[in-house]
Amino acid sequence: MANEDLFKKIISHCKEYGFVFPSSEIYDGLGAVYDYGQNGVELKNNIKRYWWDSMTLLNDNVAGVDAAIFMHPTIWKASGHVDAFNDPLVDNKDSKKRYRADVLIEDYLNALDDKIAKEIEKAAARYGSGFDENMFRSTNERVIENQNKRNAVHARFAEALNDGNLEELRQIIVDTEIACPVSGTRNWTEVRQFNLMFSTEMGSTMDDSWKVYLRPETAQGIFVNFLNVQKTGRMKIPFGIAQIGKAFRNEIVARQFIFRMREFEQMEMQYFVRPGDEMRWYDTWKKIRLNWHRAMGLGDSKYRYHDHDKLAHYANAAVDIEFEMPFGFKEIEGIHSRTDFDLSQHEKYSGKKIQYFDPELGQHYTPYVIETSIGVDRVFLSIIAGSYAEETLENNESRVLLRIPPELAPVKLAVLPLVKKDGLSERAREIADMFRFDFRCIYDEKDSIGKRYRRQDAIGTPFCITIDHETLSNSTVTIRHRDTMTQDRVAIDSLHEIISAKVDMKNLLKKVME
RNA sequence: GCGAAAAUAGCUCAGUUGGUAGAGCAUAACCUUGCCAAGGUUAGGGUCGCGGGUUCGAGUCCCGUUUUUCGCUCCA
Repeated sequence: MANEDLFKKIISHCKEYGFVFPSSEIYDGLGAVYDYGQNGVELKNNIKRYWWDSMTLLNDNVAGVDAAIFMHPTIWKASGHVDAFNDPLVDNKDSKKRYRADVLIEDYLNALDDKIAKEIEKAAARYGSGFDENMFRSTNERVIENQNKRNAVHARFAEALNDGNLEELRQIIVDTEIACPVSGTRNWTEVRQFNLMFSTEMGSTMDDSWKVYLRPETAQGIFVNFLNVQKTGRMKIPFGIAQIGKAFRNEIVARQFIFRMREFEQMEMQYFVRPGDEMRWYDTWKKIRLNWHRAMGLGDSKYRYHDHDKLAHYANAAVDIEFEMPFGFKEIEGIHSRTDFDLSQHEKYSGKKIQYFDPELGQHYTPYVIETSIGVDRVFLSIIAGSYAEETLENNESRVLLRIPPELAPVKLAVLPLVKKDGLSERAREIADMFRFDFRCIYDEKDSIGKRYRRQDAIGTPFCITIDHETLSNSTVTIRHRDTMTQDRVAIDSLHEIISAKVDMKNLLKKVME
């Protein structure tokens, strides 16, 4: 099966079986925004539970928070998002360096000014005390030429900035033959306005309101609460703070289904360590996080590390965990050594001291941070893609199934009466009721038994139990296993134990610790 | 952002030189069968993505637009 076909099938499957719907579909949809359906939300909640427990149960020293989406606007200045996301940027294709287009042009103008100034200086030295600068400016050919050039470019530049005309900015760069300081070439991309943060107004009247952003990442909610959690939780370094929540980015190109959405959900854990210890913890978390993914059993070879060559401004080491999606290996989690960048920035911008007193060392310091940052939606997609299978059976018929890890499956159990008559329906409903408080359980009596099995396969239900005539006489049922399609006859009394053993989140958590 | 392709029922798709919309599967009801999607009868469901234009008449031709997929580009 071609990968492109596979991806399309997965998207269709997600819609047909209530996992993911396009947002606002009856109004033609909203670009790169999706809703989770009745089965999708269960899977997503289970993923979040798995992550949350792996952080807060497996580690005594990791505490959770749930920070608000709205945050003080200065936070995004401190984090670097306002500067990085709001300027007209242009890349040099050869050096791969990114520049602010306006700064490049300003530098060019300044260079011309310097040239003119030097010319004047030289002349002044030559002429001595009788030198008339204005006279010189209006008569010297080279100075006139440079000045005209400068004024012309300046006028165009001012107008382009005023109009927000990005094409004109690029044209100025091309016309003035500005070269990249690193590569020395003039191989520029288009100029783009990076305005990746969504904003809205806080305050009910125009006069009072100010611009606030929807957070573009959840991490800052952890950093600004560092002291709160550390003090009230009496946390000692090293310790971590975990958070799950929505974040928003106004992506220029948002594509590939739920892989890159404008509204998405992150699971982040910031681990605070002694300066100098960061690489040790970086390596530790790198291993733990890969284990977490592999524990789901989708296949170890589908995961790999990808080291960053180019580091972001806050990091001194960074690695992605990539998953083999139908469209290639793609990042689903990032592990970053963020140094003390974030806490230092907040100390600087807030004016509050953000330090930790280490009783063992007897000194204050700004902790270093190891971050693990994972996209819920990307894990969701990795599980769907990794568990989707089309099988040809012995009788040459085919079935589509999701081999979702039982611990994460949206529905754990289907209870199916073999036929509707002879009291089997009633008995089946009684049995389904037995599990009301324990598992998500579906009762289905519609259509042939085979068809009902296939329906459950399609949403990844690990177990189907079938009530037949024998059940009425000896209180046994058959339990059918999704992946193998094999069946065992077991006592009704033993069902709870059998199913619990397979769907218990502990199974996954234990593997993470191995 | 550029280029290409696509959009008709919940899903997959047909729809002839332009003449008032079809199939299979799915869904619902009843009957029948009863362990791996395939029996019978019936029903619901579409102003053909949206908006213009050409035409006596547009699912079909033209323009615009939205959404999706792919390739570049991008993803501090």
